[in-house]
Order: sequence, then structure tokens, then C-alpha cells
Amino acid sequence: MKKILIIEDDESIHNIIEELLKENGYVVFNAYSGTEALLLLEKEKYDLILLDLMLPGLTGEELLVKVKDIPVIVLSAKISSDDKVNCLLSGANDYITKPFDSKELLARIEVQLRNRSKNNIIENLKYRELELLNDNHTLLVCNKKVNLTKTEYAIIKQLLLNRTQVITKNKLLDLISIDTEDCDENSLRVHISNLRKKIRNYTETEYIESIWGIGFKIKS
Amino acid sequence: MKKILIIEDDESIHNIIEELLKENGYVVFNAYSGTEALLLLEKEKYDLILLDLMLPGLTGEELLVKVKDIPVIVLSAKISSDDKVNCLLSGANDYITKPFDSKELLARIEVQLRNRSKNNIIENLKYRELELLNDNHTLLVCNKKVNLTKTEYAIIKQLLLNRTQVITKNKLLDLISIDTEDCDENSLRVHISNLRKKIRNYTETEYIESIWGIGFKIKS
DNA sequence: GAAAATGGTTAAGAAATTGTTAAGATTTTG
DNA sequence: CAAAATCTTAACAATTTCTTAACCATTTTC
Repeated sequence: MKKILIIEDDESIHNIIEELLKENGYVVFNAYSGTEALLLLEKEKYDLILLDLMLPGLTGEELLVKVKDIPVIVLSAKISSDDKVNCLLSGANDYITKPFDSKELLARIEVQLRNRSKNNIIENLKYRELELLNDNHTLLVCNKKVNLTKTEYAIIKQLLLNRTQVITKNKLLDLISIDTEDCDENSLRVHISNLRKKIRNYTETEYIESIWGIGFKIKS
Repeated sequence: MKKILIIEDDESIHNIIEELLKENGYVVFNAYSGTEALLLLEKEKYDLILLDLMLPGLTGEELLVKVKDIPVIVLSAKISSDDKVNCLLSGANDYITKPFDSKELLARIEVQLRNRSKNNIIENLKYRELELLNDNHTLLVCNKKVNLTKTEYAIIKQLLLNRTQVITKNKLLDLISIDTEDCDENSLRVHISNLRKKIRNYTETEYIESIWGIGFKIKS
């Protein structure tokens, strides 16, 4: 059940796309301005974004660079090669010009989702005594529910998703703060500390290992 | 240095693409028929395939389903929606119609390579009994894990990355200290000494060789 | 071969990084 | 708007790493 966010201000086009996607089994979310999209993006994780370029509030181009880790298909009336190239190099995964063919749009959506599910092997949100539920704030430790804050959830998810790797402090800081620069390592340390304490409530095992000067990883 | 395989029987188009890619720093390989492509695919791993549909020997469509784990961009004169959809659902990652815009082709190639390099496991540096796990900041000596400090890791990585070359003391000092000048060679000597001691814990072999007055290298 | 320069090892003190706690600031929620 | 939850900041202790300095070995230079 894939979640797709449609960002398009023209209501008639918006409705056509929404109808098409719903008919094909997708769960659809709607934004009618760039700023609205930004708010929605902070709230929920989507599997794909369909993005118009000419938007009120915040343009599609501006929005594009703010989106991370979600595939974006740009759907635009701008047919110039420069526009396409610009978007593709700014992070868009595909660029379709309006008017578009329904079947082609669906096929290109499939491609993006197919790519994605390859990467995110619906894998190990489970590791030994830990299991991360897909609800953005619950961790099971020895099958006991532990409530995590949004930040703690983001951290442990990143660690579990790459549990053989060391995740650098900077990478984790990126996850935490939407605006990059001014966030403090100190803050990250506190989050990690709190996470450890919550896990420690239910198990003796230490799961989060510090790699001195680099970052953190799941102990193996 | 990304390797791209062009599969296209029309020689003039083939040459245009080849030239374009070479100008942009790609390493290009050529196949002029479906069957030739198949042979090449068994021999070598490519990062991307550009695929024409109308090919002698084996059609592009037939080839497409045989390709696994390499992104494919279809480049075809067939503009019908059915052809596009068919290819995209059969495994193509993108579909561009001829005549194509050079910049757009390059951009779409970038997209595919960008996607791929995300989940590309960084290759580990291996040399005899030493193995540097890149995503892990660990050194294996005879398959035993050795804990290195940030500085030691930086040094051994530099040495292993260029194991035929001598790495000057200044180069290594640059790695260690952000401000160049005031760092001490003495300090570097200590780090090297500690590194050697840690490696010596697991093997008799001396791996780090001193080049008098110049620097260090991996013993060959 | 002796003096000078460079390299290797060790140990101790300096510096940097981390873990924890608690209080204040900020955001979210009712 | 107030209460609750969350995040950040600051302080401190504990730990790890880095640098310094001393001493000796080795190599080069004269």
C-alpha cells in the first residue's frame, strides 16, 4: 500500500491524477502549494512525490532540493530541455511533460517504487531483542513497547537500517535537524543517551556502540 | 570512472552517443547487436546500459528482461505509449525517444548512476592479511578486528589506497591535522609506531615500511 | 669512525570526545 | 492559553586519544 504525495495547484489536473492513482491502488495525499507540501513532508513519510513546478508559496524547484530520500517525479508543462536537466540534476528521479499519458505515468511511478523497494529490503527493522514498528515512534525491546520521540526514532531507525555500518555523527545530525548547520553534537549525545536509557529499561544488552571520533553503530 | 555499455546498431547514432559520453568522462563500451551485447554482459560488469530497441540478433525487448542489477535506459525511435510502458514495466529504468537532447540524456544518465551509487557498497581495501572495512572504520588483520583511532585509520587508509606509492610525511601530516604547519613529525612517528604495534599483535609480517627522509609506504 | 640527522618506542601529561544529568527553552497538544 | 512533551544547552566526570619529551637505535654525512 504505497503512499504518494501529489503536489499540484491546478485543481482539475490534481483531481485527474488523484483519481488515476486511487484506481490503481495507491494511497494518495494532496498538497496544493509548495508550503503546504513542506508541512506534510515533516509530518509523514511518503513513498513517492509527484511534483508540479509552478506552485504558489514555494516553487517546485525550491521544494525539490529540500526533499531527501523520497523519489520525486516532476510533472510539468515546462518542456524546455534546460528545465528538465535542471530538475534532474537537482534530485528529481524523472521528469514528465504535460499533457501526459496515463499509462506512461503509472509505468514511471512503478519504476520508481520498484527501485526503492529493492533498496529498502523490507528488512531488519528487527534485530535480536529490538524491533522497530513502522509507526514512527514505537520500539519493541524484548517485546515490550518503548515510546520514542521523533528524534530517537529517526536515530535508531538509521542505525538499524544499516546495522553493519558506522553512522557518522554528521549523518545523524542531518537526520535530526531539518536546517542543517547550527545543530549541536552535544544534543545528539543526549538523544543517544536517552535512547540507551530507554533500551536499558528492558535489557542488559548494550545495542548502541560509540565509534570514537566517528559516530555510532549497532553492536554486532 | 563509470562504465557505460551502448547497444545500438545504427552506426552514426552510436558514434554520436559514444563521443558525447566520452567527452563527459565516461568509459564507453560498444555493442552493435543484441547477441553481441549478451556476450559482453557475461564478460564485464557495467554501471549503466543504453539500449536501442530495434536490434539485429536479439531485440532490445528480449535483451531487457535478461539484464539484471544494471540500470537500463532505453533509447528508441518508437514513441508510442505502449512501447514505453512495456519497456518500463519489463525492467527499464528510463525511456528516451529519439531524437534526444544531449543534455537531457546526460542528466538522465546521472540520475541512474546517482541512484545506484547510493546503495553501492563501498569497496573494501584488501592487501594480503590486511583488510580495511570502509563503511565500518575497522581494520581486519588476519580477519581479526583491530580497533583503530581516527588518526590511525586515516593513516592506514591513505597507505593502502596507494600501496605502491610512498606517502610523504607531509601528506600524512595533512591528513592528521587540519592546520598544517604546527603539527609535529614526532607525533606522526608515534601514530605509526602504535599502528605497527597493533598490527603486530596478529601477524609477524611488517606491513609499514619507512622510506628514509621521505615518508612511509606499504611493504611490497 | 664520529657527529649529525632521522626513525622507533615508551610513558606521562594535555587535549579532545563521550556519557549523564538537570535545568531552561521550545514545540506540541488539549 | 496552559500543560505536557520534547529538544537544547550547560556543566561535570569519565574515558580515550593525541602530543610532548626523553631516550636509544639506525642511517647519513663528513
